[in-house]
Amino acid sequence: MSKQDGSSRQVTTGPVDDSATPILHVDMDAFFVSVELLSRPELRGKPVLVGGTAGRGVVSAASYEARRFGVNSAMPMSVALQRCPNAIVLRGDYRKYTEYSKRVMAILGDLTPIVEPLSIDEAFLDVSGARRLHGSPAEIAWTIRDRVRTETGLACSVGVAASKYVAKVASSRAKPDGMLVVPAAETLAFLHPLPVSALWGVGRVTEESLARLGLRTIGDVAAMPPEALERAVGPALAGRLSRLANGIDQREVSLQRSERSVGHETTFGHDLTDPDEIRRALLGLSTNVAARLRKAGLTGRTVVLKLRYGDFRTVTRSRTLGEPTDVARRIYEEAAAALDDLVGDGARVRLIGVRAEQLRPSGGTALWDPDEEWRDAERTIDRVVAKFGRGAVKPAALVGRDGSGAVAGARFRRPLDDDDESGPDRG
DNA sequence: TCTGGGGTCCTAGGACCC
DNA sequence: TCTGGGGTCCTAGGACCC
Repeated sequence: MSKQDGSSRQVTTGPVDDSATPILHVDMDAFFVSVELLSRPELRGKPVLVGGTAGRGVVSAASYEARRFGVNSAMPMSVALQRCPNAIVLRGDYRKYTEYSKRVMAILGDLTPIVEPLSIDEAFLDVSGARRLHGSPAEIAWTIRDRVRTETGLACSVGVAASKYVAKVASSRAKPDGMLVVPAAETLAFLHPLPVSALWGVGRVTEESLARLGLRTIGDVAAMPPEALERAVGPALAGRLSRLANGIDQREVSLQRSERSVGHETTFGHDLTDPDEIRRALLGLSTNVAARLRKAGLTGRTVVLKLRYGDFRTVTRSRTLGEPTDVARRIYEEAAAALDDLVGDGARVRLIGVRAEQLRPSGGTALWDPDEEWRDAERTIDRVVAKFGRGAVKPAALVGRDGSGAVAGARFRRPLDDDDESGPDRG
C-alpha cells in the first residue's frame, strides 16, 4: 500500500503494484466548505461550517479545522456550535456546488468514459481501458488530483483498488488531500483490521447487532459463518457484508442508473398545527415534485406522503394511482387525502414531505383526457418560463382548465412545436 | 447531542391469483 | 371440515448513505 499526501511525498517503501487495480474512487475534501473558501480566502485555516443556520439546521460540511473540535456533518448545528463556538457558519449555495461538481466530473470524463457519479462530490471510475492514453491507475489518480487542483482550486482524495468498495474505503483513508493504492494482493490485509463500521451498509444499529456477536473488525465478519450473520442482520445484508468483508465486490462501474423516486420535504422552523397551513406547504412541495418530474420526462404512479410529528415520530402513507402522473394537482390531491387522516386535534407537525415513486417515462396517451391536457399545459408553461422568463407567461395560462377541459396555456404549443417531440397534437 | 434533505434498499404482512 | 404453495403487488416502517 502506498499513500501520497498533498505535498507529493511518497509515504511508502518501494514501488506499488497497481496492475490489477483499475477502479478509482474520487472524493472531494470538505466539498461545500472548500468551494466557499475559493471566494472567501480570508477564512482559510479557520473552523468553517456549511449548513442550516436556523434553529433546526444540521451541519452539511465542516472544514478540517472544525472537525478537530469533534464536529461532523449531519450533526445538529446547535451541538456543533457548542463544541466549536468560534465556528463560522455559512449558508449553502447548492447551485454553486453543482457547478463545481460538473467541472470536476468533466475532468474525470476526460480520463475515462466510464465514470459513475455517486453524489455531488464523489465518483467511481474504471480506468482499465485508459492505460495507453493516460498511464497506470495510480498515474491517472495523480493526474486527477493535479488537474482538479489546478483547474478548480479544490482538493480531492483518490482511492485506487481492485473493486469499488475497496477503492471507496481507500479514498476515505487517504483524506485529506491524499491518494491510496491498495494492491489487489493486499486487499484482505488492508480490510481486515478496520472496524465493522467501515463496511458499506453498517451504521449505528447494525454495528450494535454485530457487536452483540462479538464482531469488532471486518476480519471478524469475514470469519463469521454466514448463517450466524444472517440471523443477526437478515439474509440480504448478511450476504453483502460477508462478501465485502472477504474482498468480494463484483459490481461494475455503471454509466447511468435510472432514478427510482423524486421527492421534496421540509422541516418547519417551528411545529405547525393549523391544517390549512400544512396543506399550503404540501401544495408547494407537490408543485416542486411535479415540475421536477416533468423536467426529467418522468411520471410517477405512487405518491408517498411523509409526516413527522413534534415528537419526531415519523409516518408515511402511500397511494398507488391507476395512471401515473406528473401533475402537481394530482400529486397534491393524493397526498392531501392521506394527510387528512393524520393531522387534526392539534397534532404538532414538524416536517412534511411528498415523493413520487414507480417512475416511468412520460409518453403520450392514446386517449384524450383532461388531466393529460392539463399536464401538457403545465409542461408547456415550464418550457416557456425556462426559455423566456416568468414574464412571458400570461396570467390566463396559469389559471387552469376551463369548463370544457381545454387549457388556456395550450395556445403556447404552436410556436414550440419544433422542440416538442412529446407534445400532443389533438385536433 | 436533539436530530436536514436528497435518495436507495430491505423486511414483513396482507390481498389476490392460479 | 380446518385447510397448500408460489408469485406479485401494495403498504408501512426503518436502516443506511452522502
